[in-house]
Amino acid sequence: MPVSKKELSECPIDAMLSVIDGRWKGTILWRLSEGPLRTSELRRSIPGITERMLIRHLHELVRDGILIRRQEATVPPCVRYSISKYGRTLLPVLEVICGWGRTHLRRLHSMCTQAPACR
Amino acid sequence: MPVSKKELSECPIDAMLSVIDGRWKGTILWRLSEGPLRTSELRRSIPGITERMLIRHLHELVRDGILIRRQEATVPPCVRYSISKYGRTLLPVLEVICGWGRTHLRRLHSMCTQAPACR
DNA sequence: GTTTGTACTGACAAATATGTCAGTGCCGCG
DNA sequence: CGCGGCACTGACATATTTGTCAGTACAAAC
Repeated sequence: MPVSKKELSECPIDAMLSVIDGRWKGTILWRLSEGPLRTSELRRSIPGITERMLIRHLHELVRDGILIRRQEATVPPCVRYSISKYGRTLLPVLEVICGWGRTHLRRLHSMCTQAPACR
Repeated sequence: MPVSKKELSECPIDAMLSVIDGRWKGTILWRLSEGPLRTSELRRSIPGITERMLIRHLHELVRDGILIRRQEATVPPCVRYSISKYGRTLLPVLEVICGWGRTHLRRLHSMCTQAPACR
């Protein structure tokens, strides 16, 4: 019986990953950790992302309580995303993940230089 | 141009997630963190997993240097997986992830009890 | 002698994630 | 007027992940 990881799992690790997981979510949070940004500012600051996926991910993060979406009632619309108070509790975790990721990348690279057959 | 997250990204967060990510990897590491297990022992200890996916994930984790695969030259075969020294550096990170995941689950549950409309 | 268990593989199907493309209403710019 | 920017949506195509099913060799249990 295929059960998507996205459906509420009781495993805390899966619960956390379901929030973080998504092709661009890490990058989005990284950008927003330095301050609020408009949708279009985010899009321009993340090369390769499509508007579709950006908005999808943003809305998921809002739904999960990580981001706050503030819309000014102007025309044309101006929407600004920022990290919520709750979302900020996520940042130290990202730091830890990032730290391990960095050593992992170093390890990968050093294996590449050691073994010429790599690739 | 669609680039899989699995292809080496230079982002450390993605690098770490590419190791952890997989429907069952969290659970597998959790089980193995308590000691080495045979393939079939793992399968039986993780309800719902298929042999196919278990072996796929195990081999990926071995490839990434997280697990060690030891095979005794007997018939029938006896293969035992254990967490490598390098893999052990991952465990504290998992703890942190797990910790946040736990509070996240609590948050979700409390929102359920507060809002009767939930579900 | 048929079944069971072991660790695994390959062909294939289903589910999910991501991407492409067009279109929305309104404004300011030239 | 025609165009681009804004924040988004819906239909659809592709990519990736996960699952199903059958099959491998050999030994021990029944």
